[in-house]
Amino acid sequence: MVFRGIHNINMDTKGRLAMPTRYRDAFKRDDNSQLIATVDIQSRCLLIYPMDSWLAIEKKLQNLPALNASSRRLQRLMLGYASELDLDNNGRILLPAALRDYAQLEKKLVLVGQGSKFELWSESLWMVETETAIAEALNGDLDIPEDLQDIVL
Amino acid sequence: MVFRGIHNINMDTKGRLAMPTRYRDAFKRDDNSQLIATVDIQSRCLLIYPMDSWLAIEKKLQNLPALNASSRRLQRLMLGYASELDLDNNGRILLPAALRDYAQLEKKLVLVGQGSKFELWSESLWMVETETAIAEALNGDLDIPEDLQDIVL
DNA sequence: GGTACAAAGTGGATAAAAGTGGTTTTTTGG
DNA sequence: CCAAAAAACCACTTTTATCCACTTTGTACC
Repeated sequence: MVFRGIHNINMDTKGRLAMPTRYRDAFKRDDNSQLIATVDIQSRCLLIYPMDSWLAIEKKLQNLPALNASSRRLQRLMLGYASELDLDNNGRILLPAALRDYAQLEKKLVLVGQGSKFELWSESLWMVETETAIAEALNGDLDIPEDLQDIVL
Repeated sequence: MVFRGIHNINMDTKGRLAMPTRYRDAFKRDDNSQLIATVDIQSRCLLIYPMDSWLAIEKKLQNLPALNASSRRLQRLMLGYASELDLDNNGRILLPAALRDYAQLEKKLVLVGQGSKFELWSESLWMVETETAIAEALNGDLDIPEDLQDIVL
């Protein structure tokens, strides 16, 4: 299943948020196809993976060298924050407080489909992020890596 | 069993702390599947292993070259501090004072799932650690291994 | 365009589980 | 054999998960 599109979602005071209905069937609790949320290390947002995609990433993380300081940090954050999420009867997930804090989530959130995963942003940070990206692109300040240049958009 | 997620835990005045309930069954006393806690030599935190994982590590430590000063130190610390932990009837473990001191643990702790083991931090040191890691990542100072970049992208 | 029906969103109540602190019993060491 | 410390036990408090009901939004048909 491919995730696309921008979804504006409200989180309630308990940290619950409703997943878009079109994806709910895919994330039923009993099928071992739950969701895993963790932190993005490059932005103040969360990443939400279906379990099977996550397991592949987790495996790679665990094989990083144990004595390398920045590997340890990467593991610590991505594995450390990784939390299993279950849908309740109304199709909502409950986000652990630690994850909410990391991404500075309040009521208004933006869930962004990214193919094999979702990104979850606080609405205000998301707006800053998009504004910055657009401005950079228009100025030509966005440096696109060599091997991406010949991609046809 | 894979350990994931951030767990905020309070330690009481006797040094007892409740393990997250979802893991308790795996650490019952009678099954020879208790826990071993020891010190992390790279950070001021503790490492908590299930017994079977620990035995493998212990073996590796014992096989380190006996004449090398830094492997002697590694052995001394990790083997020396290693303590068996039992769950009481309420699912709590009692941390030996020596370990508490090493990691500067006070009331508020953070237990961090790291796949095959846990890390246990004082809340204040944990916050410093995450802030540092995030800053590193945002600056691009954190070198992310090649094969992870593909997936994370 | 309006009404009715259906689907999704939202908030709260409650029963069960987990957290917490203290007291009693057992063990250990002098 | 006694005292101190540690472990086990017990009871109370707080939190969390699940369930339920209401509200709002969307849709289809008249």
